[in-house]
Amino acid sequence: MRIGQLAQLVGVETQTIRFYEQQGLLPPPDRQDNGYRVYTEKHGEGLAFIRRCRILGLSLAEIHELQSYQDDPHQPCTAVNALLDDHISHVRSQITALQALEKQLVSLRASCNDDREVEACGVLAGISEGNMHQ
Amino acid sequence: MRIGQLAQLVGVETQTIRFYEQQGLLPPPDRQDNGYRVYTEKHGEGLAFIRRCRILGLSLAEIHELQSYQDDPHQPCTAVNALLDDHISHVRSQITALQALEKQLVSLRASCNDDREVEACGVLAGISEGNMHQ
DNA sequence: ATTGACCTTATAGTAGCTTTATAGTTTAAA
DNA sequence: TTTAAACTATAAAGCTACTATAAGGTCAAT
Repeated sequence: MRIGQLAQLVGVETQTIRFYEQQGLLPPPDRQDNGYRVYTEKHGEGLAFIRRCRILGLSLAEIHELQSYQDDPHQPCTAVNALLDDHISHVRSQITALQALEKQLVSLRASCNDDREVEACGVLAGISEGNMHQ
Repeated sequence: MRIGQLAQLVGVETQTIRFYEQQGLLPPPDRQDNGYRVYTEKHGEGLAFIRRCRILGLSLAEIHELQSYQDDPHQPCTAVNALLDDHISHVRSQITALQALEKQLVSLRASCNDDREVEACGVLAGISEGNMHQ
């Protein structure tokens, strides 16, 4: 299987595959005589794993960590769960921060209707004067 | 006022100030004979405005846009409000996406306790098999 | 023989800074 | 007065996770 087919199969661009290889997330595949990369099903699984992790918001470094656990399957999986717990709490704090931000933005927006000149705009005034009550 | 004092006043690093200048967000200040930048209160206000916008999650491009409105204070402020409305809806969709993600992560986490070997880890299995029901 | 689709590498660009390197200036202590 | 700490300057690289571009080699079909 060549890089284009693999890319289509998993739904990524070929450059992304080369990028993952370069980053050490995908093992370097064999090459044909002409230099073309040749992939196996294992590569497909590996790539799909990476993509699912990315969809879950894991960083490449975290994926690397998970892979190192996969390579040593008889450890306890405490570290895997800890990684996920960390990630969950990270996502939760992002949500909290964004909700606070939304409140702030909405109240800022409420300070102006659309019928003013920029000079008298409540939104700009609000930002300029720092009416942002944290 | 030199760059270090301004930085301390507003709570940013000196490099950040130079960066904003380079990006055209802060007007280039006068220089002393030795080349040191000399800032006025206006610069302080401008920098504080930028920082408050950043805290509100606005991009440098959006800040630039707001500044262009400030420079022409007799337009109607419709565009300012529109920019903010866009940003609010952007933040809201981020929140929605993160909440969906959190649900997914929590259910993945629930598929494993900590007393297994990596080989049998429900979390890794869940990702590997793509039990991610969108 | 040439077109088109595919493959290769290397390099730069994206956002918003932060870090590093290298060097000149000011200020305070020894 | 010397010297060292603290400040300033510029330029360039690093960060994340790709995406895009350039310049070229390979292959099948026409």
